[in-house]
This record gives sequence, C-alpha cells and structure tokens, in this order.
Amino acid sequence: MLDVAATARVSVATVSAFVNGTAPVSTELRGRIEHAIQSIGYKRNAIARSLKMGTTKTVGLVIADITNPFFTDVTSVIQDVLHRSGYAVMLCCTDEDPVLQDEQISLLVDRMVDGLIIAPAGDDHALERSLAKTDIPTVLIDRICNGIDADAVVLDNQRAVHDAINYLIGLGHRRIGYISGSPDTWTGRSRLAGYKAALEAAGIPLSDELIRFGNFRERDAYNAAMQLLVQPERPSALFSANNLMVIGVMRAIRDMGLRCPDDISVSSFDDFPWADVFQPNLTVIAQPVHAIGEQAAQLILERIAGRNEQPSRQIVLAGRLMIRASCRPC
Amino acid sequence: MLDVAATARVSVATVSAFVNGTAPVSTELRGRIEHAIQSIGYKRNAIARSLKMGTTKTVGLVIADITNPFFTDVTSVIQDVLHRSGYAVMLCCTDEDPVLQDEQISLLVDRMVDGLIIAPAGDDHALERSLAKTDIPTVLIDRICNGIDADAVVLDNQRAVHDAINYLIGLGHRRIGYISGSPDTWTGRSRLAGYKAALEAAGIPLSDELIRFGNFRERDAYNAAMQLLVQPERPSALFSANNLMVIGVMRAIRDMGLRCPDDISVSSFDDFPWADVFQPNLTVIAQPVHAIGEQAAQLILERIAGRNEQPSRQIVLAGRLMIRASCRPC
DNA sequence: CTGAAAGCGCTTACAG
DNA sequence: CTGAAAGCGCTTACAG
Repeated sequence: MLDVAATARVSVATVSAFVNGTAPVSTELRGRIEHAIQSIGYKRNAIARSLKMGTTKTVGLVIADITNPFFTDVTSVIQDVLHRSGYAVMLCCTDEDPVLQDEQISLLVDRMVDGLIIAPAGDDHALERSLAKTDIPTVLIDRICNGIDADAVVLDNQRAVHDAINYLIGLGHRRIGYISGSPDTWTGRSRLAGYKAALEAAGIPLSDELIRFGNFRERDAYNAAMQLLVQPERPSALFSANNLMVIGVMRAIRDMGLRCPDDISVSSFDDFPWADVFQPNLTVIAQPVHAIGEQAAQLILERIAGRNEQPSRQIVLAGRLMIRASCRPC
Repeated sequence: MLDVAATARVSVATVSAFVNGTAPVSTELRGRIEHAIQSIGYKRNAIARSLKMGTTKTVGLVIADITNPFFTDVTSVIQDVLHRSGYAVMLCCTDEDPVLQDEQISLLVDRMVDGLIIAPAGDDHALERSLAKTDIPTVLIDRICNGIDADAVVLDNQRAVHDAINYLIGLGHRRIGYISGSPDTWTGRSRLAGYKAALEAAGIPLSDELIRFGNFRERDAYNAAMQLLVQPERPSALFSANNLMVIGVMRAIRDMGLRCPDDISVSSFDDFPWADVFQPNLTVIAQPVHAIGEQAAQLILERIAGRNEQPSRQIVLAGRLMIRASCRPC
C-alpha cells in the first residue's frame, strides 16, 4: 500500500480510503490510485487488516465427520450463506473425539475467527471446558450442551423418533431393536427417549435387550446389530439412530443372511440423497438440513454483527418421516 | 503480551522467546512468565504473528462440491495430515463454476494461505487466470490443467475407464452408453478417451449417439441417461463418469420402468461406502482416495517448507475396478 | 478532500 | 541471558 501511495503520489490514508470506499476521494486521485494499483498488482493484505480491525471475516465450523452426508449438507449451505456475506469458513473435524475437538477449537480461536459454529462431540463438559477460555460468538448445531449458553439449532429428536417408532408399531411390530447413539450426547439421549416414549405409549414393555449402543459409528453399529440379530427371539424391526449406523446395520443383516424388508424391517434417522433409487428404499427421518444450515449461519451472522444481544435461544426444527419400502407389516 | 511482560516484569522479547521456545530463558523468568500467562489467560495472537512472519499456517482447499463423497473422503485425509503438521485448512467449494472458483481463490489468497490445494473447476484457462496473480505454492488434485505449472496428483483415468469398459465388453455388451463429464475438463476428456480406446481395441465402432454429456452433475446425467434410454435400439449397458451422475442414471432407469441389472447393466466411476449393502451392488472404479489426499498434503507441505525446489511433477495413481453385481452378461 | 502519525500484537536483529 | 526499538501492512482519529 505504501508502494501504491508512492507511485500515485498520495498518502496511504487516501489509498485506504479509496480501496475501502470509506471516504470520498477526488476523481483525479482516484484515477492515479487505480492506475498505481493496476501497475503494481496490489492486493490488500487481509492479515494486516484483521490485526488492525480485530476481525478476520472468517468463521470456524467444527463438525464430527466430514464424511457424514448430514454434516456435509449442512456445511454446504452454511458455507453458501456465509460466503455470500463475505465470510470464509474454516472447517475442522473432531471424529467425535473431545480431545481433538478441544485442539480444533483452540486452533480456530488462535486464528481469531469471528464466530464459531459447532456440532458438539463427546460429553457436554468437554465442550464447556473448551469454550471457557473464549468469548467468541458461538452457535451450536445438531446437539445442545448443558452448561453452555449459546444459540442452538437442533431437531425435535424425541418427537421424530417417536413418529418413526409409532409407524413401526402401526405395522404390527412389537420387538423393535434400537441402535442408539452415545448416551453421553443430547442427541443420543433424546432420540432414545423418543423410542422409549413410543413403546410406552403403545403399552409395549421396554426391554434393555433390544437396545444396543452404536455410538453413531458404522463399526459399532454393526456389532450392535449383530448382538440383536443373534438373539433367540430376533427383533422384527431395527431402528438406527443415524445414517452412518444404518450402513452397519444393513451390513450385519446381510452377513446374517437376512434380507430387508423380507426378513426384517429397517428404519433410520437421517436421509440419503440416493435413498429412492437403491434397494431397499430406506424409510427414514429426514432432517431439514437446509433450514438447519441457513438458521445457524444467520444466527452467527447476527451475533457477530452484534445485532443480537438477547439471551441465547434455541431453534427447534421438526424432522420428517419419509415412508419408503424398508418396513413391512409384521 | 505486553501485559504478560509487565506483570512478569520482563520485556516482551523475553516473553516471546519463552512462548516460542526460540531462545533460552532462565528458570526464574520462566516461572514469572508462566505465572503471568496463567493469571492473565494470555493466548498468542496468531494474526499478529502471521503479519510479522508472513505465514499463516493454513492452507486453502478448494473443491467442486462438498457433497460429493469423493471430495469429502479426500478432504478428510488432507485435513488429517495437515492438522498433524499444525496447519488449519480453509475449505471452499466452487460448484464447478469458474467464476465462483475465482472468487474463492481470491478469498484464500487475500487471507494469505501458505498453500493451495485445488480440484480445478471449469476449463483450464479459468484457473490459469485465477492463479496468475499469485505465487502461492499450489497442488492440483483430481484434474490437471494446461498452462499451469504445479504439482498434481491425479488418476490414470483413461486406463481405469478402459478397464471398466473392457469388462463390459467381456460380458458381451456392444451398445454401451457413456455419460460423460464435461469435455472442458481434463478428467472429462481422459475418461472419455478410455471409453473410446476400449471400444476401438475391441473393434466396436464408435457412435456419437451413445455418448451424452452429464457434466458431472446428477441432474444433467438424468437427462443424458434418459436420452440414451429412449433410443429405439437401447444400450444394454451404461457407464457413468462419476458418482454423482450414476445416481441420476439410476433414477432415469427407474423412471423408465427398467431394472438394473436385469434390463440394463450399469457401471460407474467412483466408489460408494455403502455400495456393497444396497441393491444393485454397483460395479465401479474405486479411486485411491486415501493415497490421493495423503500425497497432495505431503506435496503441499514440501512446497511450503521450500524443501522442494524441483520442477513440478505429477503423481499418477491407478484406479481399481470393483466388480460387484450391477453388470450382467448381455 | 488529503496527509502525517499512532497503533493493532507480534518477532527479531542488535546491544548490553 | 535480557531489553529497547523497529517494523510487518493496514486503519483511523486528528489536523489542515
């Protein structure tokens, strides 16, 4: 910028005023500056600008797994709206590991991101500790954490699972196996609560034998499903608490020589873009990924702009049961 | 840092030396500094550091589509190895749009990323122009661009498609429809070349009627497949040049009331994590996503470190044909 | 409308 | 081993 100022024979203040449109500049100087910028190939140094302004125009996004379609869909729309507002996004993955999560958040905080959008991993306290050292505006997605006062956009998980299980019950199923996410997470707990509530409402006794923990991971879900499938009185239906796990469930079903939906019905949380064209057409709970991303991005933008000084609020969205062909009457 | 220096009653130079371990500090001062850091809750400002050091410890990754499993898999491993080396990654998506690509690259260059890993979108000249203004170390993945002198890690696309088409020919197929990526891209061209070479080698005459352009997009591929499927002499097999497009192909097949593989065989570029458990089990060309990400990350790290001053080189990896159940003898 | 100057928080020769 | 000081490239009161 000094070079530009020098060759344009103006002060740096004027160059800055011109470049940022922050103050009027006479047509003459404007021409000289424009010319100087062209010939030098000047580009404003955003780092220096950040240092002075105290803002980096970037927000950190931390998700569990970039390989999970749910997160990528949400990420995609978040990026979209954030970019439109001139923000870059720095993406970090935690692999559902609180330690990694802490590292990633540190990395983001160090780089002075203006805001944080987090899909929390691990138990609530982990995130609480990670966030304690900073006062960067934060919005949570997918999960809520006790002890963290931040905006959040989540699903009404309990209601959604309740509906799905209800559908299964309506089909005559009584022994419905449930592959749960980690009970350490809000998501894991609230989905499981939906399962239990649905059974209870239908007067079907709960049985711990029918609940296994897959921790939102394919591998664990495979083992969990296996345990359910080898039971003498095999469940007639299986519900998986997320998309990764249902792959494991399907794999277990195949390895047991069973077929879905002929031998066993399957339903799951989270939709797949290809669900309608591959067999079995999975009956799932679709999350409003677009709305989730949109809302989260909007919230963080508001917080960053300081337009929103109100106490944090939670936006609760509804899931939608997509009935396809993976469930049969019992 | 001034605060820390003040309360520890030392100079900022000493604090800096301690924090970065860049010079020995006496045990006494070390204790005082440590204490001051604790009580103040000091964190080094990475922005100021970047400004002074001319390095941001972050690399920009620009891909076409975060929703595409191929890119997310590669992204996942790139992030992994980069994080391990203390680098953050800033992710941008181009939607295969050269204009957006230019914006994203600008955004990254502005923020002074130390390196760039790019899966080029659009035609070669677009990227060439976007990169012209900068001399940031760059490595290309997935696609090579004419006129750009950068390290690259790509697939031997022609060979891979050749193999897949050969397999189809071996099954007795003669009318093999081909859903191509954009011919403006190296990837689109080299994969198509593989198709043509395979037919030629088998003495099967080429027919433009059997080639349609899906531009790597599901929607376009759907239309392209439709055009192929309504032909009086319908192809007995369809090959899709990437993963997104095969979804469109399957959708077209379904909408035409056809079944795969009973009525028509299907094969595609790119594997899916769930390919073995959903029907039809797609026969595909699997890319070595892990190796691609690993190599790309390694290359950019070397370039950034300046350890590699050699002329740019291209790493060419081999695809692998995964024969499953979506292709039948004709 | 324009310019000289201070300062954002760090690092790093250069003296001591 | 430690400190005073300059400078990374910008923005922004403050004068003129």
